Amino acid sequence: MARPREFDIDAALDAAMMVFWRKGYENAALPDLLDAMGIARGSLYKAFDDKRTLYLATLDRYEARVVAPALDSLSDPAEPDGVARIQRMMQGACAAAACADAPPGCFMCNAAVDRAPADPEVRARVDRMLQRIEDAIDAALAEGAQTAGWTPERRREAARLLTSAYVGLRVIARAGRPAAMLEAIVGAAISPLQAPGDGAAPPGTASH
Amino acid sequence: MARPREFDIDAALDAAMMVFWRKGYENAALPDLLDAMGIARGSLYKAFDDKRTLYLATLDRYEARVVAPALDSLSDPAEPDGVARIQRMMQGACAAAACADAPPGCFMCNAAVDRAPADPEVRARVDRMLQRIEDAIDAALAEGAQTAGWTPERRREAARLLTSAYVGLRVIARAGRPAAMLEAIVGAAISPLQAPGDGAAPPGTASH
DNA sequence: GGAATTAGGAACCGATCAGTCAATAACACA
DNA sequence: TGTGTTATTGACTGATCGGTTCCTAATTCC
Repeated sequence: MARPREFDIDAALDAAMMVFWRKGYENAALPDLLDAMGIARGSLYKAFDDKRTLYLATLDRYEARVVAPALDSLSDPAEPDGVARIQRMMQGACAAAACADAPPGCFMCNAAVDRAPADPEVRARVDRMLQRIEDAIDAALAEGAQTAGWTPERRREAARLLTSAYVGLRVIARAGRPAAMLEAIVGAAISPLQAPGDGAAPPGTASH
Repeated sequence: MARPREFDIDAALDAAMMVFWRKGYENAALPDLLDAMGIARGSLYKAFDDKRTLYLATLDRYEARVVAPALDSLSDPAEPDGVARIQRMMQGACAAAACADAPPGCFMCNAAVDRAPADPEVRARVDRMLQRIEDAIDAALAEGAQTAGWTPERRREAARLLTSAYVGLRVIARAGRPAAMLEAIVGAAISPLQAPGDGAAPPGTASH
């Protein structure tokens, strides 16, 4: 063997992920990445091949460190109602938008807009993550107090709508819209999945 | 007076919009823009001030030429059911995704991800467009066969969810997901707004 | 301890970036 | 027809881009 690597490759990947997440691919310059990662140019090209490969690695890390835990929480047995778990996940996105030091929006959604049209490997990763989200929401709906009896087709359709609303929520959050707007989206997305008659309408209102 | 402008400034703006829409702000290089616009570098800087100003102008043009007509169709009196008008607009987004020569996704959604976090003037334009969409959907819901009786609060909440689903739809479309996925999103977004008992479930299914 | 191997770092590379400028061309007006 | 004004053009600028190279430092294996 030979000289060991001095920096923590996972920590460097996390730092690079934050830069790409905040600034996008093209607007993240090498000096930005190097400053955040705390390493020099040569070390970056030794450890990762080039900027694009680093970007793909940060996308994988986002899937493993951000998306996967969120999906795990969608199957958390501590909360028996699957719809409540979906609600909790979407409220987490609202809370993340209010956290000033976290990058705004969702890295996967950014990648979908920014790089997926031009880079098939980015697209494959985005597709996979979207599919995982949809599948996890579908599974949670199967354990929802009011939705468990739905047909698989109806659940699948609802899961796709919820996935889309989730992506829209995070894009709208990145555009800086107020938290009340985001929470209203979550409320409107969740209430039709709760008590069939009353959940669809906000408290104290009638449907006609 | 003096020598008149040789190119059509609106046509040039349309061409620039297509480039920014397809490639994003940073990835749209001056030569790309100049080729598409059919003018030389100096002419661009005479007519518009710089790249950023041109970008803002293309965003304004997108609002006037793409968003505004879509919103007009949301109040089209030829279709009496407001929910059907919403459905038609969302299906238009699916159709746009299938059209190979149109840029993928929605320019405003791209701008929300790409430039809004870093440029307050972009953010202001995105916010304004999102608000206009939400307002137009709200107004259409007020004329929906099944939704007209809803309280204003419930309509507003539903309008926010539909706006979010619409943004998500266009981001997902940009990521290249199949048309069937997009149409399922539209179906799931619209059916709860139609006949209260049957529209929420796909045909031939029961809710329990 | 010497040889082999790999990490670290900074100077360096050609390419390309957004933006400028001076020369030229085309018009309006007198 | 001359004159003033503005559009057009393409060469040019300094800065910055992603990526390479080469030398030194640090470690393991023998």
